Amino acid sequence: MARRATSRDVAERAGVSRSAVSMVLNGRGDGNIAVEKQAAILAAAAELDYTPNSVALSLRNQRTHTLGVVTDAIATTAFGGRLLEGAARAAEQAGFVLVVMDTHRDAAREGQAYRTLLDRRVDALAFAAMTFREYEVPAVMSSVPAVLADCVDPDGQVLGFVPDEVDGGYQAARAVLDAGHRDVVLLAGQADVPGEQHKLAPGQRELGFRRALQEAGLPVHEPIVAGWDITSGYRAASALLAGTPRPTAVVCANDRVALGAVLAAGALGLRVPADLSVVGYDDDENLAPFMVPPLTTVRLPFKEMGEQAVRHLLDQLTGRTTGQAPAGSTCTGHAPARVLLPCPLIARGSVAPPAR
Amino acid sequence: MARRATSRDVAERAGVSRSAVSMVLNGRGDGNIAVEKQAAILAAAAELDYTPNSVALSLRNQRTHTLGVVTDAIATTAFGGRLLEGAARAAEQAGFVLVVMDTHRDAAREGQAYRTLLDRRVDALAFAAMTFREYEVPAVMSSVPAVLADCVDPDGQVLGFVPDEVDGGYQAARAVLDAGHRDVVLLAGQADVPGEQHKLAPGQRELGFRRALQEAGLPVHEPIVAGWDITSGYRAASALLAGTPRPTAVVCANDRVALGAVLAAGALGLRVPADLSVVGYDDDENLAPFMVPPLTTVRLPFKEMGEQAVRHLLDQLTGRTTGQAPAGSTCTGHAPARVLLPCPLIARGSVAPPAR
DNA sequence: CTGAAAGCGCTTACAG
DNA sequence: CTGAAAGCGCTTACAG
Repeated sequence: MARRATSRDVAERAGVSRSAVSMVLNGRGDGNIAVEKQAAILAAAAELDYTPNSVALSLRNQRTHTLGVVTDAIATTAFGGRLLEGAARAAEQAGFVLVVMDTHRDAAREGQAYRTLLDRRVDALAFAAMTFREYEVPAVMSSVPAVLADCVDPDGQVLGFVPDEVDGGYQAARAVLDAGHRDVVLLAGQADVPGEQHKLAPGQRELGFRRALQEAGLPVHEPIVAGWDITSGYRAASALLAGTPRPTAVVCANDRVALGAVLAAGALGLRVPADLSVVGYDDDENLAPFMVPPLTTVRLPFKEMGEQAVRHLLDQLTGRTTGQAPAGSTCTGHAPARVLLPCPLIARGSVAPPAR
Repeated sequence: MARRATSRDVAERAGVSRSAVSMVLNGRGDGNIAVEKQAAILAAAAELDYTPNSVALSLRNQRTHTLGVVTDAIATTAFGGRLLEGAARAAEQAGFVLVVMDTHRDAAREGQAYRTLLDRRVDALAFAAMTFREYEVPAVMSSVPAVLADCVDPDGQVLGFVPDEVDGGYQAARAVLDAGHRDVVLLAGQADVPGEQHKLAPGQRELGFRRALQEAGLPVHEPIVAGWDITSGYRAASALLAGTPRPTAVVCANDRVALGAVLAAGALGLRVPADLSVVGYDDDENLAPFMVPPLTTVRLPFKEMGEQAVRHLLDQLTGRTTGQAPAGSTCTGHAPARVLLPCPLIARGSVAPPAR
């Protein structure tokens, strides 16, 4: 618990002023400080294991090199972890650090979180949603540069980095269409779950799904609203597969629903993918690669959302606010400002050509 | 992006000195400052929406009210999220904030993480492991109060809050024993996975498992080392259930292995729990409650590890380092210092009395 | 080329 | 009862 060395310690040891220490250690020594003094300063700093106190630096420079991110329960899910991981990595590369505060979907805690972060003088603010939705940006957020991840500002004031869910739905459908299926059903998740925000994903995915079928000149079966968990998938698929005519492929709301469908197929003596092709959504790292057979699914760009949101913030902070637009298809204007990030298909073993 | 008010602004508006503002806002006004001045200060502070600058406070008080936590990939898993959630909540209640840095199991980044955190003058440090194991505490960690979560210091210098895995294994076995099973097999996970640290859990769980069977006067079948994922569980269970005599219950390494076992049972025409009882481990919130049937499992105390580790740090910081030991069964001495946290059984539908 | 001074926003002794 | 001063650890003009 020894006291850390300060610039004064270094100055004394090197026999110079603190100003000189500061100059040299910040690379502005040449032309200002005699070479032998520079050497002495560097040596003293090394011996003392000196490193500037970030707190003092923050006060002096009015910059904390800290990004505040508030989330609704995102820090407690594996997907949220991916987003945070991308964000943290991008921040780290620029010498920034993240302080994330989870509100557990509690509006009261949200205001508190922004307050705490602003009191600590974070340089910028991000809000990351657990599930793709609209987010009413609180006024307090705009007191510093701000950005959204996995949600959009309906007023279009704050830029949001979000998944291209229409494309995701399209990709999922194409996976089975390309394998030759002509009879495919969408096992969708509901947009509104009690106690949760209205989800934007289901509608958009269905749009993409329909588009793919239409392009292929196929009739579109009315989607079945199954749900979001294993049991829901099991129930919906059981009913669907017991009927006739039976589809040869199902595209599911997420990997858990897909697992339910696989379970239901098994219970009915159907083999996946021989008798039934199944496509998931999410690419759940603990589930999809380890299912039997491994699940073909669509990956959500969580890491990318985190990365790009942070990069956007960093750009604003370093003054590059004007200039090139972020990667992905931006769409500003009066409508919600957003950057769409691709949802790639991850092909594995649960899709095969139909038997007939 | 307006400039935030400072104590000087408040002082000017209230017509007093900054010292007075500080006193009053810190509750030390009575007896020091005239009541009418106190009122003026409070009013001015409210009008200006004044809140002290945390950075200045940190520099002045030599306290950042920030806890640094470094993790190995824990921030990117749902379980890690639970630990962090518990930690964040405990910190928040005391007016502290967490800065977590994930090393992705990269030793080089670990040193860098501690360095960054210490430069930022965190008041204390925690290390949280992704999976229960030993952790060689780096010297740099002891420059401030430190604690471990989900891992133990082999030198016993730094206290670790860890799951009572022996008890967990015991609980899992008791779940089926109490239902009347006498022929139960342990589908264990391997302690050593290539590229990962040696896991402490498997050995301890097996110990608990054996103890329960012995207490019940039952012979202990040699555990089968299945693995940690769905596929592993599926394979091991398929082989096991195809043989004779067939066990009436399996206790699994985790919920994913349990799912694999359920899948394997289904493929063989066996019903769970009628023909086979299955117990998982982890209480994976996306899996266990939604399996068909819902899975009986053992919960790991992630949230508790996070909570108690932070409380321990907070106690040290507020000087309550002497006095009462933390909750749970402490065991210090020369051996690794640790606090064991209980792993409760979560009874659901996958266990029933054996058919015969 | 180099050091003394001022100031970032606070709080705590210390005079008055 | 109240205000001026010092100082936390830095850096940036500014004199010399």
